[in-house]
Amino acid sequence: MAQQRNTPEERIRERNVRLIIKAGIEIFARKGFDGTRIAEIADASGLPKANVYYYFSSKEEIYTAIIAHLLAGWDDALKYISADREPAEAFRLYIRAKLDYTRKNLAETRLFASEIIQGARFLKKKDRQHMRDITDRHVAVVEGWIAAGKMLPVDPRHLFIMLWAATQFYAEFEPLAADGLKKARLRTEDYDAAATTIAETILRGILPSR
Amino acid sequence: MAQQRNTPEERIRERNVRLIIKAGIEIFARKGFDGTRIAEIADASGLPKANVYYYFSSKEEIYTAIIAHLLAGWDDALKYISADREPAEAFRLYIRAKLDYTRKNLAETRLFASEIIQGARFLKKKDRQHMRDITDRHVAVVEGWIAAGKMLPVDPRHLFIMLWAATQFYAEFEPLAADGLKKARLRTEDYDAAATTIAETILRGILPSR
DNA sequence: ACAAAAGCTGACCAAAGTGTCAACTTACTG
DNA sequence: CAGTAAGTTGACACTTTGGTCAGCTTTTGT
Repeated sequence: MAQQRNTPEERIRERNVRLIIKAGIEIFARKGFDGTRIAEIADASGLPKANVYYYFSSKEEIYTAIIAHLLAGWDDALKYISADREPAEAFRLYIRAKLDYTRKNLAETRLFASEIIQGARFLKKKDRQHMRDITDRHVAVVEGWIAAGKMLPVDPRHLFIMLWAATQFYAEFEPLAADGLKKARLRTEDYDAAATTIAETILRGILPSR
Repeated sequence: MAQQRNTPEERIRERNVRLIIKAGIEIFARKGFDGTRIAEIADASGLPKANVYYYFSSKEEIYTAIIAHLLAGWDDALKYISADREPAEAFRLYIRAKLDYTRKNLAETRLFASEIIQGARFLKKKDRQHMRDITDRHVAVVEGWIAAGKMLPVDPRHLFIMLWAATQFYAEFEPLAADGLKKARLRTEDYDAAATTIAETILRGILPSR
């Protein structure tokens, strides 16, 4: 019986919770918190509504579980801004990683945007503080680069907002972005072109001209 | 009785429709289409629900009326990219005007964002085409500037998306932007600083170095 | 002054929503 | 393999929602 240790009941629970969260991400992203009906999540996850309530006791509980799940995967894409890199490389990597993340996690990205637009009602204080801390650390690195003459004196906070905005836009506002590019849908190569244009433009804008 | 000519019935209708639309903008922006309850719009506009239905026959009709109203005010802020200007001036004006518009029309801006994130379900084909046409015209101007050596060869479509993203972000994601700037709320001077950072960074990124 | 048009609204429905529950089946454990 | 814990679910209770309507009041043109 040795490695039966894989908690079989946990497996069922795990699988169903995953199904519910996956369906929830899609639907919350498209409809927002108030617009989402639990029955719709149940249908999309292939479970009866009552079964959804067996795992989650309310709509809010599903939603906050999703937000937590989403923030967990966030940090990874943002680790490139560190003082031991050269600015050009750091920003290039950051921009690519961020665009890559949003492209591969469309629904999560939109859900997060939706939550913010709707007033960040369910984003925990702790989570906001965590994001602020990361920003502060990045800002400090950029200030170091500026002091070292490796970067022009650009306001680091507005710079990061600009990067955040530019890299999120394609996923969040895909219909608009596609229209702007005269395409029916965005493809990987569009994200690549975006990364190139953003990186090259911004880098020329923040690096000392040689 | 002379100048009673100001169509008195029109006045009542006008006023109430305006109240409903104003309340609708706020609530649709915060809750999205599916999340908005007509009773809430009625309360916010100080009218009984049945009175709202006297002017609009459905939720969708209110919503699309708002979208139309919003797009009408859109074009104005985007008129600065024209071939008879120098790129630097044109982009500076464009960025300022766009930020200004979003700051002064927070709810509209968020409502539009909400509509796009939710899949642009109620944005009419005609309206999307109109926006595409404007973009095409701007792209042509930029291509002219590039051909004339007044700008570096930057992909104009991605450039406009970058500008769009950067200038919308502060209004749409105010809580995030405020956190990023370490402020409780955004003020006019933050929008000014944003305009400066965006304009100066982007301009260095797209103008030939002299 | 007065009829017609416009505006107003409480009360009402059918449909859809959230959340509950008791009874059933399946899975695991000793 | 019996007993218990976990999982499943149709049916139900209660609330909210979009939308209607008949009859009321106000405004307006003449």
